[in-house]
Amino acid sequence: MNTQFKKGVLELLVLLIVKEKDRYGYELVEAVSKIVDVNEGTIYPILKRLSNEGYFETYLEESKEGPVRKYYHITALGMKQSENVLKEWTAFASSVNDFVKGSVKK
Amino acid sequence: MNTQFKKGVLELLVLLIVKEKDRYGYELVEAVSKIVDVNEGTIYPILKRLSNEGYFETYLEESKEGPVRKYYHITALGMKQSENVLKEWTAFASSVNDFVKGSVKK
DNA sequence: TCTAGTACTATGTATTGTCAAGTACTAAAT
DNA sequence: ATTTAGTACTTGACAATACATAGTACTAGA
Repeated sequence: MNTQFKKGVLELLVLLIVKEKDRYGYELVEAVSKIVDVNEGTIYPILKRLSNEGYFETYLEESKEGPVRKYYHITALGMKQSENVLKEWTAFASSVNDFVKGSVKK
Repeated sequence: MNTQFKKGVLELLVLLIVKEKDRYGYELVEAVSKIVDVNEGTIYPILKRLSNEGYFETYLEESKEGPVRKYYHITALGMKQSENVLKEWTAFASSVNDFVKGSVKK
């Protein structure tokens, strides 16, 4: 898969998935992987960045199946950000797709 | 506009526009700008890269309105590449959009 | 001759995804 | 008792690509 296409979009996907309900990192890797192929080492840095930027809050919880899980919870700022990025993506994708469709017909 | 979304997509747009007919750089900047906001200093490096990779051939032509123009012509390899990248983009965008639509409804 | 528009090039920077390796916990298999 | 597989997170070096800025140079009109 084209690596470049993912840039920025992974952030959007992570925001939307955490918005749904609180998630821990590993769970997110699996959830995002269902949509686009993605690497473990890609998701964790995004989570750290989005937390640093105030879009997520975190808390720890034990697990019976392995080590402690770090859960991510979206903040009000994160909700706003997810709406903005979603709008930008929708506008961008539809603009590109409109052109692409016209281009294919010719 | 979100810079990251453009990564990889600009290459696709440039390929499709040159596929239509031969173009020179400045013309491409304007054509791509109609689809997504883009910088001059972004398009020229893409043209150089795609030429180096054998997707474009170039030739020079004089102009009455300014300095010499460098025209880009798509090669057979470039045609193939444009088809591949287009397929990848279509698959990627529809996968993301399917998820996004489901996410918005909730 | 000065300015605006056209046309291309070069360079340094920032962002973000990938890869690889490492730590560490639990549970089941040997 | 030890090894292996699955879960869970972190870190650091690396690659790709878009942006900003600046510079060169040509033409035409004020």
